Amino acid sequence: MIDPLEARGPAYCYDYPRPAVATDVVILRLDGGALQVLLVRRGADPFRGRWALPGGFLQETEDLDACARRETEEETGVRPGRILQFANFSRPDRDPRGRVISVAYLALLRSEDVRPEAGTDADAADWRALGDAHGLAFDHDDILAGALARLSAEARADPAFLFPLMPPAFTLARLQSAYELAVGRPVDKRNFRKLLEESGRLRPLDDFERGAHRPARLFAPAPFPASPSRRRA
Amino acid sequence: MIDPLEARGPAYCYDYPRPAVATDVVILRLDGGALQVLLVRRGADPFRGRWALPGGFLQETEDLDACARRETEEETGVRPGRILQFANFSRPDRDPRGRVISVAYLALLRSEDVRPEAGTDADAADWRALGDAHGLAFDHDDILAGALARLSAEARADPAFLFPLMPPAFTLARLQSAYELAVGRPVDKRNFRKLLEESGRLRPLDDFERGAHRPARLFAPAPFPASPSRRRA
DNA sequence: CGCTGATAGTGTGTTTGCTACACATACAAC
DNA sequence: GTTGTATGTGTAGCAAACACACTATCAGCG
Repeated sequence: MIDPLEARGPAYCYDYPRPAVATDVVILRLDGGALQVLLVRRGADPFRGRWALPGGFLQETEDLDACARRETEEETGVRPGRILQFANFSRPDRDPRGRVISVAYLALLRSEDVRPEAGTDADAADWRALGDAHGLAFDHDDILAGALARLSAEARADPAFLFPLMPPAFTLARLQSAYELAVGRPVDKRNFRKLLEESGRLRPLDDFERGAHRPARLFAPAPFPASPSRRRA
Repeated sequence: MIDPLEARGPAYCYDYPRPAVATDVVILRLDGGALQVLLVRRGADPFRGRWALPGGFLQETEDLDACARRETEEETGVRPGRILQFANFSRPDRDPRGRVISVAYLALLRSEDVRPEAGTDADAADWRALGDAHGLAFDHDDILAGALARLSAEARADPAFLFPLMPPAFTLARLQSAYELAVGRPVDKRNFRKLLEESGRLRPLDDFERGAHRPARLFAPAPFPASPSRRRA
């Protein structure tokens, strides 16, 4: 991670002070029925040894989306499908080193794709259950809270938002479980099933997942969302 | 408006290049049954003579919201009630002078409050009907389009979002007209009335607006939104 | 003073979507 | 074959959204 605040190199001079601009990414995955967030442990002051969201500074040739994508890929080895810019954090004192504007992103990944310990140039990186992700560096507690609120809103508006958390083929039970985690309340199995089937965003496969129970049909995301699920014409 | 890209003064130096950070504000008002946006004509290159959204660079001691508020007040003389940050614009080439990240805001004002020609340090400033606001400088056409999309979404979710456009006392017909402009489609008078009455966000006054027709009751925003209008518990 | 034009204001029936709810099925393990 | 476990399925009740038509009240004018 390039750090414009501390590194040494050629000087870039301007007539007025400029803030540094960074993206911080809330990278979520689903692991064993719980949502996890990727955190990195800071190897330098301030907040040395504290956990923080992965993030980095905007480079000259990329826009904010590209910056967030790059950070996500550097930390996980996975190129995220869709990322969502959800808020800016700009309190003048939010970074003790100086003025840093943070653009916050949300990214969802499939656990299966993540290569563990991929490219972490921080002190350490680890997946942490959401319940244990408190006391983060800077204002990252706020950023995480904002991300979860946004995740919940997006999932409520369209459960297909959670597809990136799913493996290529998944059962409705798995998707429902993710939905309940995101939204924070249980939902009725039949209603959920009906909702998804009618949305046309699921393609039923001829394959089944088998266990000590009746086999569960596998589904994949529909190639083209059939009906744009008219929500108020 | 302070312009870090062109002004002369003391130099601020950093080890890595930093973008300038600005806010651009889409300031809307309601005039004679149409929505208008405040535009300023640029007095300097690039885009000299072209119309653009008002905006300005983030200062050291303010956060982004404060910056957008300050810009709005400087341009209109009115302190906006609520402003809404709705997107970032960060294409590396969006400003020919250099790297500028723009944080876009939406602000709604009452026409009655706006002092015409207040504090315009641009070449000229004017209110323009939305239909005539094309061909703006930079990527401001995109910013404006994003603002209108957001306005529509917010108004659909809660018509009270439009209260800042209204005078202190207004008729339901006026509010409905604003709603239809924001959402872009006509709505049924009775349904709209019922929706607003049940929302508890309107306080009926004992005053009436009179014209060549039956007097229309005036309403004011309710001091405390009665029922938080439960939208999905 | 009465007529006209114009907008305000009101209630109901229909439809649609959302919620809640219980049991038979199919397989694996023993 | 018996048991355990998660899958898969339909319907009825309720609330919100929608469509629809008439009467009321005032200003202006003849």
